[in-house]
This record gives sequence, C-alpha cells and structure tokens, in this order.
Amino acid sequence: MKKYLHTLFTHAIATLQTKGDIPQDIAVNIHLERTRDTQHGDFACNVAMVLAKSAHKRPHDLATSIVEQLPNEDDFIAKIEIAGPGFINIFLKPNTFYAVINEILTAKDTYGQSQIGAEQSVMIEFVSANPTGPLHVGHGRGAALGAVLANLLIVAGYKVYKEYYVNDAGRQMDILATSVWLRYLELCGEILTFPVNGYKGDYVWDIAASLHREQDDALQHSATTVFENIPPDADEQGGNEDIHIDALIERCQQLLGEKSFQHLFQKGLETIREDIRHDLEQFGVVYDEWFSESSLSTNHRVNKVVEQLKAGGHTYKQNGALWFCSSVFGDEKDRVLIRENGQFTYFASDIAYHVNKLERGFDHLIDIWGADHHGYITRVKAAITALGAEENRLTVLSVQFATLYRGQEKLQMSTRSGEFVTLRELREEVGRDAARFFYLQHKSEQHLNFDLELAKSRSIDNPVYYIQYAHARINSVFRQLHDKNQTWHHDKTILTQLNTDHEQTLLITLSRYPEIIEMAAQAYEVHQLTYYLRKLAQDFHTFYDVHKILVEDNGLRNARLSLIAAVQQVLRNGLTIIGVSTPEVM
RNA sequence: GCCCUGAUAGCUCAGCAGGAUAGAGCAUCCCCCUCCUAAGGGGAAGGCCAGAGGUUCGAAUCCUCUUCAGGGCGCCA
Repeated sequence: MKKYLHTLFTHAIATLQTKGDIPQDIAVNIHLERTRDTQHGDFACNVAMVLAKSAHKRPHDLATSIVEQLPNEDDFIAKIEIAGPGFINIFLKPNTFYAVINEILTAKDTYGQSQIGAEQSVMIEFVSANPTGPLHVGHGRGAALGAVLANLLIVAGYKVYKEYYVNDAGRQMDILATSVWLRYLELCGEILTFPVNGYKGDYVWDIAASLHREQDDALQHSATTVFENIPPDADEQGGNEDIHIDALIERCQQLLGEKSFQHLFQKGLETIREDIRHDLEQFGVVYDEWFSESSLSTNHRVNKVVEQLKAGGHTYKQNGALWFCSSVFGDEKDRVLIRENGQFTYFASDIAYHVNKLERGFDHLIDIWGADHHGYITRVKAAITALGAEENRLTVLSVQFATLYRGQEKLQMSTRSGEFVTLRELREEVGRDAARFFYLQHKSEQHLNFDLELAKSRSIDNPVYYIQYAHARINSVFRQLHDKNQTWHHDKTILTQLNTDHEQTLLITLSRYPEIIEMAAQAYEVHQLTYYLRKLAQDFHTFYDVHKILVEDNGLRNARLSLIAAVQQVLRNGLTIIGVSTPEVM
C-alpha cells in the first residue's frame, strides 16, 4: 500500500516538475508515514512542506497543486485532505484493509517476505568468544542478535551465511592449556599455588579430570620441578602475574614437549569449543561455519596480507616492529602488525580474516562485536580500505554488554576468575524463549541493565508470554469451534462485517507487518520486530476482551475467525524470526 | 587528556532520514470473570525529553557547548 502511494506521489511531483511548479534540479525525497491519529487519515505526507522552500511557494499552496495531480478517489483511496501547515493526509477505503486478511491467509508463512535484499549475500559473524571458557550472559546478547538478524535478513530477501571466528591461537589459549595442566598435576597429587592469571573456572577441573582419566600420571612432573626458578606471581613480593604465567607456559611446553603440549592444547580447545557449540545450539543458534584463526597462519594468509600492505606502501618499520599507517585512513594512530619479537599481532590476523571473508565473495559483511571492541572498528576498516576494498562492505554492529544485577548487587564478570553467570544457567532458569526475547527487546547499542533475581523469579512477567498467550488464545478459540462441531469458512466477501474500531485497528496493525520487516532489516534493528509483536498481541487482547468470536451469526463468526487466523499467522511468522516458540496451549 | 556510546514517567525502555497532543511495560491507585484461557481487558496518576544556546514554519529528533554515566585509548586477545 505504502509503495502504491509512493508511486502516485512520485508521478504527481514529476508532473509538477515538468510544468515548472517545482524546480527540476532538486532531489525529491518522498516520505510517507503512518499517522498516529486517525483524524489525520491513514497515511500522511509532508513533501509539500519539505519542498516549499526550494519551490519558493507556500507549503499549503504547494500541497494543493500536488493533490490536484493525485487521483481524488480510486480503488484504495477514499479521500485526500490538506491539513495543518501542509500535511497531505490520505484516507483509505475500508476495503483496502480487509484485503490484508486475504493476503495473509494466502501467503501464510511467506507473508511479510520482501525482496529488498535482492538475493545479495551477507555474512554475519557473531559471538566469536575466545574458546577459553563457557559463554556467559554477556555473549547471549550477541548470539541472539546475530541469529535473529540472520533470520530477518533471509525474510527480507538476502542470502545469509553465519560464521563463528574461533580464536584458537595466541597467548590466551596457551594460558588455558597451562591452567589445565596445573589442575591435572593437582589431581595427580601435587601441591601447588595456582597462578593469579590462570583460568580458575570449574570447567578447567573437568578438562583436567578427563585428561587424568585418559593419561593417568603420564604427564606428571613434580611441583618443585614445575615451579623451579619461576618468577614470583602478583600476590608474592615483587611479583608480576604476566611474567609469572608466561614463564609457566614456557616451562609447561619444555617439560611436556611439543607433541604432548599440543595434545593438551587441542583437548582444551576442542572441549570448550564443542561446549560452546552445544550451548549455542540449545539456545537455537546454529552456524554455517566455525572458522579457525590458526588456519589463517597455517595457510600463510596473515603473511600474505602483511606483504600486500607492505607492497602498497602502507607500512613502515620502527623500533624493530612493523607498523601499519592506519592513521592515514582515519584511525587515531598507527598500529603494529609484526611485533619486535617477530610475531604477528592479533590485529594482523584479523585483517587477514576480513580479507578472507571478502575474497569468499560476500556482498556484505556484518560483524557483531561487544562494546569493548569498539576502538577496533576504524583500524579494521582502515586496513580493508588500504587493501582496496570498499569500506562500506563491512558493517560493525556494537552490542553493549548487559550489566547484571543480583538484587542491588552489581555483578562483576570475569572469565578468568570463573565468577560469572553462564548463558546455560540463564537459559535453564529463565527459559530459552524468555531469554531470547529479553535480549532482543531493546536496541543493541543501548546499555542494558537487568536484575537476575527479577528475570528468574518473575519470569512470568516477561512480555514474551504476553505475545505467546495471544497465539495460544487463538488456538483455543479454534479448539472451541471444533468442540462445538462448527467450521470456519474464509469468505472475503463478508469481511466488511469487521467494522468496529478494534477490528479496524487490528487490520491496520496487520498491514504494517511487511513495512516493519523491511525497516528492521534495513536498519539491522531487531527490536523493531519485538515491539511490533507486542503491539499486535495487545491489539488482539483488547479486541478479544470486547468482542466474542464464536457468535451465532455465521457471517460475523466467519469474518472474525478469518481475522484472528490472520493475527495468529503474523504472530507465528514474527515469533519464528526471533526464534521464540509458538505454544498452542499455555 | 583524547575518542566512542548514552541521558526520555518512580524503574526498564520505545520514539530520533525534523512533523500535528511525547508512547509502552513494570510499580502505584480504581474498575471488569453467570461470557471463546484474568498469563487478559478498561481507566487514573505519573514528563521543563539532563542543562544552555543555535538552525527551522516546526526540534525529544539536527549542530555547538556544559554536566553526569558506561566503555575504549598496549608490540593483550
């Protein structure tokens, strides 16, 4: 409908431009919007006021000329009015709204699908948490957003590929491997002081225990040997946690040898990665690919990208390190690619990763990052620009971390200390539907506070139930219908009986669904859909409370059944996108 | 210090390619089950849209400054 009106306006303005009433050389951006007040019709257009200045006319006069170029009345339009300073208000015929029921009942699951994506391919990379421990509630938000954005974009006509970038290289993983080994030694009976910087979560014990079952005491070394001449830890006098742990990593590698260390390393990595994968699956999040960071260096891709940057003249050497002139591309300062010790930085492999994604031919890349990686955006964009790719092929969405409260107490989360609420705990206590909906309720850049006590103990108050309840209620009506041995015939000629305000409101809300999908997809804003579904459920509950559906009158009953069937279909389509179940009974 | 985010009802948040009277949900206070699920509905109350300037016919929305809050500013990942 909106599209139809848009065409009419475009024509009208073009005609006025050829007539010379509006200058030819100005860009015309026609913006139609739903009115808030039914007194203003169904759609309003402010184009007359916007163009008034450049056309050197009074808004009201211009509006009059535009309206003259529009059909006064047609199959859809009942009347057009000029109001206020120059709004053009369009009143639609009731039939226009009844048509939406047919449309929904015919299209079923495909109602709301759009072609704005035009089959373009999009790769969404999200979560990508280091495999050094289980996912916590902070990761849940990115997981929910990524998975649902993917669904939304598919509905909007994009081809979507979902990927998890596994940081399976680097010091953090070495620390994990070493932590596992130390726990293993404790299981072998060694008495030692666990490093401040080691991973202390229970899952480390689990991996160590599994290692112990598998290897028995084969990897055991005495604590005295292990800690001999190791620099002091942070909690000792003159100690430093980083120097301490690095020395321990090196000792671990020495004592175990390359092969055993790798075995230990892989065991830790795989256990945790599979745990993450399983956890996400339970949360309804599935990936097309788990991309390994280390595969980049194995295939010399990092090296290649750095060479390309060098060849392009974007690098220089300073203090023994190789720098990338990212400041030339808008970054606040230059960044190191190869450290003085000859190792690539994380940044270097991240460039290689993004180049690799681009090479795989995706039209568009979306990265969903936590707010703590915000400063990273400019430098990655700088790098891909330097390598000749268009900067806007990459979109980075920042997700603010949720600040957790337990009652009044603010929780500090740290993977290393092992003190955090896991995504699994949240899911088990709050439930998958509620947890997902909770994450998606708000704009992702918005800080999110939530009290775990509240979310867990009063989960019944979660708005997701309100929406699901609408779905279940509709099911219930159809069950009653069946129990009464009555049947439902959808007949589009009787829909005119849906003439109350409540029914009209519902029809309007239903017809907005495709617009919401397009808007949400274009803005990458999933929360628009959750707000919409809430509004639809609300309109339904209001209607349901006032009007009986299973009335004696056959025509009215059938019309109302068609209406609620359409409502249920849209609820189902929307809930499916956000990955929330559609219960038949509650 | 510099750079991002944000600041809207008591609380949690929508609204922000400028539009007509700023909206929801919780919480508070009234009212509604002889009737398809009350996990529901109706109503009341609640606001100087952080503050100050500016642009405009018109600003919660755009620009500048100030204040406050969160985050980022490593040859960490």
